[in-house]
Amino acid sequence: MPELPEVETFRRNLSQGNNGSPSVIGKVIHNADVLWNGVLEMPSVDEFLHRVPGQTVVGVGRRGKYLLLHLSQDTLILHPRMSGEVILEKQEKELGKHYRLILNFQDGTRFAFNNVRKFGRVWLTETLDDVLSELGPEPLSDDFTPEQLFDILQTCHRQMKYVLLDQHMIAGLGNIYTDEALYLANIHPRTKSDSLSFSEVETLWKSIRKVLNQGIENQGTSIDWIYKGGDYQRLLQVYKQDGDPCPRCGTTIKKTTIAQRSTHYCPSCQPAPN
DNA sequence: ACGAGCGCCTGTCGGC
DNA sequence: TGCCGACAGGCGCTCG
Repeated sequence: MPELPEVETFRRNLSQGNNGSPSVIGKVIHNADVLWNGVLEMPSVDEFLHRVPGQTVVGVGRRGKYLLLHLSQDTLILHPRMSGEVILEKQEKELGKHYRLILNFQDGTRFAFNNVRKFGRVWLTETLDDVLSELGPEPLSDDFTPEQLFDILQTCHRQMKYVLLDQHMIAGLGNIYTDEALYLANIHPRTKSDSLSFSEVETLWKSIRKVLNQGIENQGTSIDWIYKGGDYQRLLQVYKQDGDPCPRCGTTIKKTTIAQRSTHYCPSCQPAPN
């Protein structure tokens, strides 16, 4: 599930609270539970359980698809991968079947990491670089410019679908927003990255920011049972729209496989490279 | 350097 | 109705 807009939605809900649920900021951790040991990348479960009690949540951040729970001493870094979500609720609620890690706060609420498939991971560290140093630039930051994107695309000779999914190149795009951004920019997903002109890259830069911003405005995309609460699925132009007419030209949207991922595009608006 | 294949997991959906 | 395979928002690894 979660790509940048969904993780940003988690971040905002935790940070600002949402429909009745309060902000997590200021809460003091009473204790923690690791319900499936594989979820914790670092440190050891024992050390984790000893280190978090007493720490206060001082902020909630995001880097790419990683959610950052800033504590008074450490940062809890969480990657939801395909099916993870975070929940803030009262401790008297029954534990979810797929909860992998929880933080119990002194005020009777808890933070839960729910993860149906066990792909998601959690780190606790004082040094964010331990986990995040290899990530590419943050696509919505002011520092991210068309020039920078152009430079990144020039460093390799790979198909655009691969490049946009590669978190070392740009952090935060997943399968849905990659297809949508390439469609908006009229770029075929097999186009080689270093073959794009600067003006094509400029259009792509705008497209990436547009789909991510629209995704955030709509609280992400809900296309199946895993993630609910988003509305962006109503605005999807190509993702899962194969067989339907292209909103721009009426050509039938096609589906293929690139980078072992389902890939959707308009064969007419996004002409195949030579 | 690039990309295919696979493994990690659990649940849902469609076809038979 | 039930079984079985395909598929799913991600990513790291090996191999050619």
